[in-house]
Amino acid sequence: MAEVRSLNFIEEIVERDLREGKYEKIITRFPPEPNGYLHIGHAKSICLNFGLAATYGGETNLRFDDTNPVTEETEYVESIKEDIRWLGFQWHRERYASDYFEQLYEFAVKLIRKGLAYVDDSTSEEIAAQKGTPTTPGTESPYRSRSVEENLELFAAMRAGKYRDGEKVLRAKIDMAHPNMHMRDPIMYRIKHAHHHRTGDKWCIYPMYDFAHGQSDAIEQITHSICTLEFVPHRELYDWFIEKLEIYPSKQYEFARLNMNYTVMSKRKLLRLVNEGHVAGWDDPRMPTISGMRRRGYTPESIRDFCERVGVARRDNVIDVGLLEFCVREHLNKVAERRMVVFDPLKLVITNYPEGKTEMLESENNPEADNGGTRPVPFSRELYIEREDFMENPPRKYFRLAPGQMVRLKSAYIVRCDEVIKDSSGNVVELRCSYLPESRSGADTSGVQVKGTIHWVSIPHAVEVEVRLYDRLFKVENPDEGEGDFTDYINPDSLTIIEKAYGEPELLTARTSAKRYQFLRKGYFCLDTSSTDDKLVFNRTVTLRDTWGGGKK
RNA sequence: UGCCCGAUGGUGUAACUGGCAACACGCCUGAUUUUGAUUCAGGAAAGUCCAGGUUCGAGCCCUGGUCGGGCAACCA
Repeated sequence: MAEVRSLNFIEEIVERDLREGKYEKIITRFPPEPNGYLHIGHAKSICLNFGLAATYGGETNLRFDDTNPVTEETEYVESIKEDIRWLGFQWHRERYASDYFEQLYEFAVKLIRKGLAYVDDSTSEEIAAQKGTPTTPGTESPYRSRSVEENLELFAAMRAGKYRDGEKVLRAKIDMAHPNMHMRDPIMYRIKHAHHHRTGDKWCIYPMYDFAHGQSDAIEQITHSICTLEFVPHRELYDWFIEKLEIYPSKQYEFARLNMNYTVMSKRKLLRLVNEGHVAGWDDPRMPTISGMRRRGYTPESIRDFCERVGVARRDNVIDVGLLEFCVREHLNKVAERRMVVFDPLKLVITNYPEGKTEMLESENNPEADNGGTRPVPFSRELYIEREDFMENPPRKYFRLAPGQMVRLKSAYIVRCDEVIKDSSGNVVELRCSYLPESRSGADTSGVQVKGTIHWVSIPHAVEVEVRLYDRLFKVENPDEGEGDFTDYINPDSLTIIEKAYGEPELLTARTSAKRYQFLRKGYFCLDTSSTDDKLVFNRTVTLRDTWGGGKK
């Protein structure tokens, strides 16, 4: 009996609609505005919309909500498409709200003819004043009672470019005293003499979101139009337009957007991080953008898994970034090949090992994989180990190297630290050790048991690589709520670059294999896109789980 | 002072629609381990915002509160 995952509230609605024969198949849509890059919050929406269509045998359209030419660009369209594809989803139709401009215009004319829309000459300040406040009713515009003929003429003139930006708008005629602010004669069209990324200079009037989104849904016969909670008050207007226009009755459903601690999620703030140079770009590995996470080494599988785990509901939520990290680790643990890389080298010389000798040892690529295979790792008399894997005065349960103590060198031999060499100022510069020849990995007859195993790299065979370590972008859980600006809380240590780390020679194949790795005991890494043949750069996707208290009580 | 949402362990979701609160992350213990990883076993942690009501029985229904969030861009 397979475990049945309980349905989220939207799946329940869909199943009921299907069961009752309301629809033969469902059609959803993902409607980004091309004014920024997609982030992990969008991923949740993408997984929801595309996931619904996939599990219930429907279709999902990709529709760009491009009704504001001043903020939208083709660059964003391209990045959005790339991100969706990378996440593993395929849209049915690629559409743009701008594809429907002509039809939307006709819709507006229809409303004017029905006496349900009018051209208003009020300034934006006047309109704002007319709106009233949430607790006090609004007042009617002096232009509200223009005749249908006059409105028709004026609206046509607006389209024809007879007026300047802001001179006139087209408003729906509903109710200025409506308790729902969105129903107080909302603006349908505004004048913007701006170049549009798709329609060029064809139009100088552009529909507002409320007069474009639901209508586009209807045109595409979207059955379930899923959006986030902030659009709940818009639903009444969404339904009003559909009813008055007598078009396909798409239904809007709202869910709670994804929030995550230690980061910001609004496009406006992400744009500021980019523009003000706090990060290197939209795809900076510290960004919660899809492109940033991709560059950081996250896998599509892990992001989809994450979106599945966070669930879909209607209450505000803040997801612990730890859950995201768990999801990548779980996936990468199964697929990443293991490699040894020393970040902070300490020289270790094996005094009883022949000078000039090189031994090729075999090491498992991935103990979690059935056929992971092995790779050769060169071993010699002089090695680098991690400086933190040695302590002159170790705490009680320190399993690593210390004077007189033994450790296993991963996939190699057991060594004992015999002597500590220091420089004139007392810094440890070298460890003189002896190895147990009968303790070779896989052929250990020494009978010696050690608690610790550490990674290492043979000095003469080591390859130098750059390693970039990332920490959370913000120092506090919620950068939005503190005093001052959210940028005040940026973590100054969110990026640590180790220009010279020493890796085993097998790493040289990274350029052509483009694999993801687990650097033993260090975390999961992937090759950064800035790598060249001369210089390999690795990004740390996430550390390994660490439950060791570091020796402290 | 209006309208609209929401409220279940630290976090996020469940609870077959009224039948003695479950799963995951995190945390703690122990076992295994040539990664202090993984894996495995076990544990702590909410009595479901509050007060009434309906009912044999309420996290689910009703009423009234409380608390949190949203709504007054020619943004989406």
